[in-house]
Parts: sequence; structure tokens; C-alpha cells
Amino acid sequence: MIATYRFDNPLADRQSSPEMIAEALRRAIIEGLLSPGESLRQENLAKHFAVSRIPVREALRQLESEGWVELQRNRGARVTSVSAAEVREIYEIRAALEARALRVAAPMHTPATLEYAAKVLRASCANKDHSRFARFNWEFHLALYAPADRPRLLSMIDSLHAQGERYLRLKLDMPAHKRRSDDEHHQTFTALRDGNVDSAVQILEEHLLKTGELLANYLTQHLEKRPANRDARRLNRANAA
Amino acid sequence: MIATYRFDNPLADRQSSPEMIAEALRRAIIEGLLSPGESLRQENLAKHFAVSRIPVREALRQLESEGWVELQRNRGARVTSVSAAEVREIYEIRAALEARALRVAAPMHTPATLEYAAKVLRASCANKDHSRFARFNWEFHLALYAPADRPRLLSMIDSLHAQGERYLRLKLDMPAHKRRSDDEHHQTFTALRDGNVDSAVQILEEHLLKTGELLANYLTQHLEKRPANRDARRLNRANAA
DNA sequence: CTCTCGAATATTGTATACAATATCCAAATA
DNA sequence: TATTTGGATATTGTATACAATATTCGAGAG
Repeated sequence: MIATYRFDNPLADRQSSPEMIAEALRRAIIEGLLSPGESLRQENLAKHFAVSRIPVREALRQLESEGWVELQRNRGARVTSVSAAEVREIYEIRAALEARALRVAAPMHTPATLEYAAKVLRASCANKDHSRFARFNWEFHLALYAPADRPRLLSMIDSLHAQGERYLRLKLDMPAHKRRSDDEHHQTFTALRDGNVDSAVQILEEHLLKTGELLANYLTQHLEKRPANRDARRLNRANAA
Repeated sequence: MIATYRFDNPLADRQSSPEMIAEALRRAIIEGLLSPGESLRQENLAKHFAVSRIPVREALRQLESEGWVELQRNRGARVTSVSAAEVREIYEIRAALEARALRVAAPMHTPATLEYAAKVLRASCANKDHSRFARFNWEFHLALYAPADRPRLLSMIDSLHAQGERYLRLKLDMPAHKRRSDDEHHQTFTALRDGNVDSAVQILEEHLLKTGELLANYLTQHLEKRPANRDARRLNRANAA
């Protein structure tokens, strides 16, 4: 008996508890609810998620290989603190990968995919709210690369973007930068639409490198002073069954 | 009290058992002792490594986010099978990243770093034995990028290389390809040494793309027929305390 | 014979318990 | 006061036990 029904079973691929826990923690780190350097106690997390420490430990292992937390033998986990140099490097890698993605995607774009990208770009420009803007912003990048049909490349880009996102919010505060970012996105899109692939790729690359540079400078100026080593608070309130 | 002694404590950063287990499994996958699709039973692995299933599970989680195994809820882990398209993609990503690494490293190279790269290249050319050749081969790539001082970029490249390595052995059998590979490495090195950075980067990129293409073609021809779904044998002999 | 169904078995998921290790703190010493 | 030291406490690491789920296999229906 194979494939009895034509419709999916949503229960079949619902994620495991370690995955759910990892996702919740990842989001908490991105949103700044957990700050760099903050220590994550297994017992507290277990109480918070109303499970034992076993699935928590597995979630932490996963987050470690994704680069969100650092594990020290017998000394627990803490949220990784990313240095200015690392932020610069992340954006440099994104530049290389997204340039390749755009180049591969360019000839596969259709009027429909271009129209979708344009729509997302308009939505991004129109939004002043942080989280909405960030979402549309990223949606635009994804719309540019989607036709490339490179799952692994896209997933690496996505992961790097997520890593950088928690620092991006620092920059997004400044309206001048939003305007410039929107503008550079627009230039990329126009060049792509008009068939100037080389130019589109170059603008995109420079956009990313510039953003990385900007963030890195911001971090060296504003973040070097703070130690950011205090303990977890927000998630340590044990509020479980 | 800080830094009482000048000498290292080797016990301080010895890795945890999940890490050791993950490393052993990774190596087993690379060396082909564990084939794509093979299922990994927690109990068997636990007996093999003489531990309980807890550290084994954590190792499997880590290997999952590194892309070596796939976990299915309640249905265990199996070694990922990489399709021809994915191999092509891996090498395409490597091309983008290693091109960037070489470009960044080029101006930082010194006579000493170049001499080291040349030495490794000679060792690589001289070796006919698979595993030695593969090691020197990779050492040469690393020697090219090391002066770039981009830890994150290098670690991503290293991870991608490891992912591809288990398929590379298929290709390394053919002496014609070894010769061509050595030759292309030599061209890259010469161009770099003579200051022709653009040319060096271009040769390197084409070398990687060509290798990916070659491997992908080989896989479509020789591997599509085999299902590769049989169970674990080699590691399933429970030989623990 | 083929398919269905259910019990027996195998395997995974995780809560608990305990051992190993790290951290904290106060008394003791210089 | 500053430093050391030993024990109390906190935290992590993992073996075990059991519950939840998947898989196997054989008996019975068609």
C-alpha cells in the first residue's frame, strides 16, 4: 500500500521538540531578547519550555553548529557575540554568494517573477515599521534569487542573513540608511529588469559590502565598551507547568 | 588569578563525547564506511562507542545541521545521499567562496607563504596514494587562502570541501584527472606568484566548476541505478564493553 | 494468492536520577 | 587587605527506565 491519499498529512512532518526549541531560541536571539554573551541554563530553558533538559540539550547542539550559541564542556551555553570583523566577514560572504545567486537567477527570470519582486520592493519601500520593513526587504532579496533553483545556495544565504539580522536592527533605525538601501535595491532591480546583469550584480555586491562595512563601524564605535556578559533574565523566569 | 602557568593544559579543551562521536561518524561517512542512505541506529552506535544513547543523539543532531545525516521524527537517522545536482551546487558555491578567499589573500601573500604553498603542491603532485594526495591537495587550497585571515569564510569552505570529499574519491581513481588537477593547481599558483591575481582567480574558479561538473556527470551515470538503501553493517557490530 | 488487520517486536523520545564538574563563599592564613 | 582553601551549592553530563511511535509478521478475509 503506497500513497493512499493524494493530500498531505500535516502531522507527518511537524517538527520535533528540539527543533521547535531551537527555533524559539533563534528567534529570541535575532529579536534581541537574548543578548550576545548571555548564558543559557539548561534547567531554566527546560522549565520555560515545559520539557526535560534532554530536548533542550539537543536544541543547543543544533544552535551551536548553526553558530548561534557557544557550548563549553561542563560550563554551559552562551549566546555568541559577533565581533565587528565577523559581521564584516558575514556580509562579505553574502556578497559573494548572492552575486552568484543573482547571476544564475537572472536568465531564469520571467515577467511574473520580476513583477513579484517589484511588488515586494514597493511594499518594502512603503513600510516604515522595523519588522515589516525587514521582512519585505529580505523577501525582495529572496525574490531575486528564487528562479536560480539552487536550494543549498539559498539556504546558506538565508542562514547568513539570519545571523546578521540581529545587528541589522541597529542600522535600520536610521531613516537615511533605509532610504539609501531602498534606492540601491531599486537600482539592482532596474538593471536586472533591463537585462544589465553585470551591472545589477555589481550594485548588489557593493550594497552588501557597504552595509557590512557600515554595521562593522557602528559596532566598533558603540559596542566595544559594553561587556555584555550579564546573565539571562527574560527567559529565566520559570513559567512552566 | 590569571594565567598561572605558561604552558597549555591539554585537558582544558578536549572535546566532549558528542563531538568525538560526531567526528568519528563524519570520518566514516567521508571514507565510505557509511554509505548514503544507510540508517544509523542509536542503540548500535551507543554500543559501538560504549556510551548511552544520549550523547549519540546529540552527535546526530550536530551532524544533521552540518548536512551529513537526515533525521526523521521517530524514524531515526540516515546518511544523506547527495544528488548530482547537489554536488554540482556544492562545487559552484566553493567556486564563489574560494575565488573570494583567493582574491582577499593574494595581496597578503609573502615569499614565505608562497614557498609553503609551492612545497605542498610539489608533495601533492608527487603522491599517487589516494588519501595522501587528497590531503596535500586540500592543504594546497588552504595554503592559498590562509593569508586572507577570514576564519568564517575558511570554515565554510572547509565544510563544503568535506561534504564533497566522499564523492571526490570516485574521481581521484582516474590518473588522467589527477594530472589535469595538478596542472590547474600549478597554473593557479604560477599566476598568483607572478601577480596575475585575476588570472589566478579565474583558473581556480574554472577548476572547481569543472570538477563539480565532472563529478555530477559521473554520479548521474554510475549512481542513479543503485538504490543504496541497505542497512548499516560495519558499525552495527556491537563491540563495546 | 493478495490484501487487511492486529499483536509482537523494535526503535525512538524524554523524564528522572545520579555522577562528574564547576562555581561560589566564607573561614583561615599571610 | 589580599590570597588560599575546603566545603556547600549549582550546573552539566549521561545512564537508566519507561512511554510513544514505528515496523514487522503472521493469521484471517476476500
